[in-house]
Amino acid sequence: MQDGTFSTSGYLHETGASRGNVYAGNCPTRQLLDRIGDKWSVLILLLLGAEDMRFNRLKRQIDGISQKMLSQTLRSLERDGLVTRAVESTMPVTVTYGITPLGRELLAALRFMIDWAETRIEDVAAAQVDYERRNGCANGCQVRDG
Amino acid sequence: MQDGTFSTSGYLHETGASRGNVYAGNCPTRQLLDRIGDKWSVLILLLLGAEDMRFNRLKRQIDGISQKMLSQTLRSLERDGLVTRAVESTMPVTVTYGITPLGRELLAALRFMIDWAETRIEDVAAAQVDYERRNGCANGCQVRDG
DNA sequence: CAGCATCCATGACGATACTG
DNA sequence: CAGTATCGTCATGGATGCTG
Repeated sequence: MQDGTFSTSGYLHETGASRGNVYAGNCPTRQLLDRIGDKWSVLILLLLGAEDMRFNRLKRQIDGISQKMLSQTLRSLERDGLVTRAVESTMPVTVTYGITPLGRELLAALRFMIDWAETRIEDVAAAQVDYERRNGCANGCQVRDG
Repeated sequence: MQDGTFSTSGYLHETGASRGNVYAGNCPTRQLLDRIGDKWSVLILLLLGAEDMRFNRLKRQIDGISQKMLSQTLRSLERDGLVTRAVESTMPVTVTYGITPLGRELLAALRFMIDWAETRIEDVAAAQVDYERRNGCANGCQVRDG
């Protein structure tokens, strides 16, 4: 099918960064980020990774989320084969969401990122404060010490 | 300072998902995603992880990026302590970007996600095609096989 | 070369109202 | 309960022009 490799990291690992624009937009990392880089996907994946859950349960857990976004994100994740959606024809209807093997795999990979965030996000915040201090608040106000 | 833990994954691992709205918005994962979940951060981190680079070199490598977004994203990453910015007062000025230890650490964590993307993104794409087939194209047109 | 300032389009997201 | 539909807002990001 294809006569060239577009491996994002493999590219960097093996050939060095001088082969053109591999980053044009068809790189897998970009595609993944386009799908789960949004505001809620990872959180939902995380919750469903822990246990299956119904719609309103999810909504209550995440809380900041609107039902529109929950619905939309769930649909997107389902479409991508990352979560399952099981409908029971009770009255009223009961819908249970879960995670697929593929989704669980992704979650395992994301776990490293999540762990990093938990231990290091403070350093990032600190770096930001430090940066602001050095550069004053934006371009208008500077500290007067002279 | 704080009297409770807000660990995103730890929360799920240890206590089970029933403690309220831990996902409200102060969770580390959310914060991280707010910072690097954008369109270009990860790509830039990836490139700078391979080697230091100057502005226009980065721009040429990523190619789809506008200089506004490159500038903006670099500044954001620098502010967060993830990339370095070194200015040489040559003529004209020479600015070289690199990655910090913190950034390299994050990149290492992201690598798992990237690797997953490279091996599995096709499955995701396939799942999507499959989903579209089952549900027809949107809500108006369905396959007629009966 | 390495940017900043401005304008503008898109779409992500939230709020609200309604449905089976 | 589990959504869909619609509207408005705001941030993201691209295009363009200017600067030191």
